Amino acid sequence: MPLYVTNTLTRRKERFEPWEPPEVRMYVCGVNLHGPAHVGHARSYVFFDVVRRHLEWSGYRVRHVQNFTDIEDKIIARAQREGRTLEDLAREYIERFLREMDALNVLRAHHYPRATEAIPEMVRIVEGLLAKGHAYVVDGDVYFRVTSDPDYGKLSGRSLEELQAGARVEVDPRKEHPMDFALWKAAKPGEPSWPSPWGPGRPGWHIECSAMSMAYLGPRLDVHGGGEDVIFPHHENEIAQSECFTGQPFVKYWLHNAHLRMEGQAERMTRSLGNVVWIADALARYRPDGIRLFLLSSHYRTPMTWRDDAVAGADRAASHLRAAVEAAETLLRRTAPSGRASGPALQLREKTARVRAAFRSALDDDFDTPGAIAHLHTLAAEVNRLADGIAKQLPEAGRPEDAVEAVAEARDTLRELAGVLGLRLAEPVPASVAQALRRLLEEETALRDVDGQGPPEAVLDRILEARQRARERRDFATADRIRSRLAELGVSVEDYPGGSRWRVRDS
RNA sequence: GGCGACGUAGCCAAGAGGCAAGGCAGGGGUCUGCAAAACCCCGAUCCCCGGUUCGAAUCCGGGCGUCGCCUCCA
Repeated sequence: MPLYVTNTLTRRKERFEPWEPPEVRMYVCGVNLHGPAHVGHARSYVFFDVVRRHLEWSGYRVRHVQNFTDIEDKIIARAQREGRTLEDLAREYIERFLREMDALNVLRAHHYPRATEAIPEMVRIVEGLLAKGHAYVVDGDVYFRVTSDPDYGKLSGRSLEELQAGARVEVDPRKEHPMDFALWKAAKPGEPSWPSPWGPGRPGWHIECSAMSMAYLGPRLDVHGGGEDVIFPHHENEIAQSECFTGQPFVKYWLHNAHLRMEGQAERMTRSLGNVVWIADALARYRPDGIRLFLLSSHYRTPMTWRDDAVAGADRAASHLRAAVEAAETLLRRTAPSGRASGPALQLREKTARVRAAFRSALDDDFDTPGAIAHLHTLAAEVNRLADGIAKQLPEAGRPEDAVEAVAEARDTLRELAGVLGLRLAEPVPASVAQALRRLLEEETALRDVDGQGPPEAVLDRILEARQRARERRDFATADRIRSRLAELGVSVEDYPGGSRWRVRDS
C-alpha cells in the first residue's frame, strides 16, 4: 500500500512520490541555539525521526539535513548577557541537543549545517534575487520584494491583503511593502557581522534554510518539515526566496507538526514564555521509550498537552511492550525448537502477519502513530498470552518446544515494528549495577560460590540459579533477601513454575 | 477582524457511511511459599440542534466550547 501524507501546501492528503525515487531529500527546521531544547522540540524531532524511519523501512534512501540557527537576535543577546562568544554558546547547546536527541533515540541527520557556515551561499542567493528584481537594498539592508512573487502566501493560504490586515508589528517605513522581509541586515554596533556587497551585516532568519538546503540537497526537496508555527512567515518566505531564485518548485511535500502545550497553561510551550519542560528534565523522570510513546500517542497534526499522568501512563505502556519481548526471550533461552508447531503457535504466526500489515497501513496513512502503537500492543498481548500459558504450564498453551519458532518470529516482528517508531524495548543493565553485583556476591553467604566474571546479565542469571537452589530447599529467608537486595539495585525478580526471571526495573 | 484546526469512556487516543481500535487508571478473578509480572472478565445515548441517507462518530448546515497562525517561535 502506498504512503499518503498531508501536504500543508495543498491542505490535502497526497500520495507520496519523491522526485527521484528511491532518493528522498528531507530537510527539517532545526533549533535556534539561544538555549536548551524542550519537550515540544522533542515532539517535532521524534515525529520526523519516525517519518525517516518509516521511509527507510519502506525502501527509500533518505538524505536528512537539519540546521542549527546560530546567529539571531536572541543568541546575540544571550552571548552579550553572559559575556561569552557566539561560538562558545553555540557549541554548548549543539552538544547538549545532540546528546538529548541520542538519548531519545532520534537518528542523527546526515548533516547539521550551521547558519554562520553558509554565509557565502546566502550572499550568492541574495545577489541572484537582486539581479532578478526580487529584492532591493536600503541603507545596507536587503529586503525581499513580496509583490514580485505572484505565489507569495501560497503555503499559509493567505493573500498579501489578509496578511497585512492582521499585522501586529509596526512597519519599517523604508520598506516598499509592509510584508517585505529582510534577507540581509546591516550590522549594528557591537554585533557580529560578515562582509557583503552591501556592507558588513548578517543574514535574515529565513535565508539560511534556503541556502543550506540547497547546498546539501539541491534546489528541489521532497520533504521539508517543522513545527506549525514556522509555516508563516519562515517557510512562506523560504519558498518565495528559493523559487524566485531557482525558478523551480522548492519542496514537494511540506509537513508540519502541531504543538505541545503544558498542562495548566493556556498557551503552547515556548522558550520565550518560559512555560517549558526541558528534555533533560523529562529524561530524568521518564525512560526514553516512555517519552517517545507519549509523544507519538497523538497524531502529529493534533495539538497535545504534556501531562505528567499521561507521560507516566505511556511509560508504563512501554514496559508492557518490553515485557512481551523479555517473556519471549526467556522462553527462547530455555527451550530448544522441536521443528513442529502447536495450534497456539500457528495462531500467533497468523496474528503476527496481520499485525505487521496493519501496522504498516497505519503509518502509510499519514503517519498514524497512535494506530500503529495500538497494533504493537495487540501483538505484545498475543506474545504475553502464549508465554504466560507456557510459563504456567497450561495444557492449552501447548508444548514450549512447539512454540519456539512462532515466538521467535513474533519477537523479531515486535522488535522490528517498535524500531520503526524508534522504541528500543530494552533496558540495559546499568554499569552501576554491575559493580554492585560484585559487592553482593561478597556479602551474601549463599552467593559465595557464584562466579562474578563476565557480563552483568550472565552474573544475574547465575545469581538466580543460586537463589533457585535456596528456594528448592525452602530457604525462603535467603531467597527473599537476595530478591530484595537486587530490588535495591533496580533489578526485579519474578518467579515462575519453570524458574525465575530478572528484569531491570522500570524507572 | 482574517485564515485554520479540534471536541470520542475518569484520563490519553485511533477511527476512509455499515455492529465504536489501543493504552493508562479503577474493580473482580487466575497463577503463586510470599512478592512481582503476565493472563482472563468488566466500561461510551462519539459536545448540542437540525438535515441528507435504508443506515452518520464519520457527509451538509447552524450553535456552543477549546486551541493555533496573522513577521521571537519546533
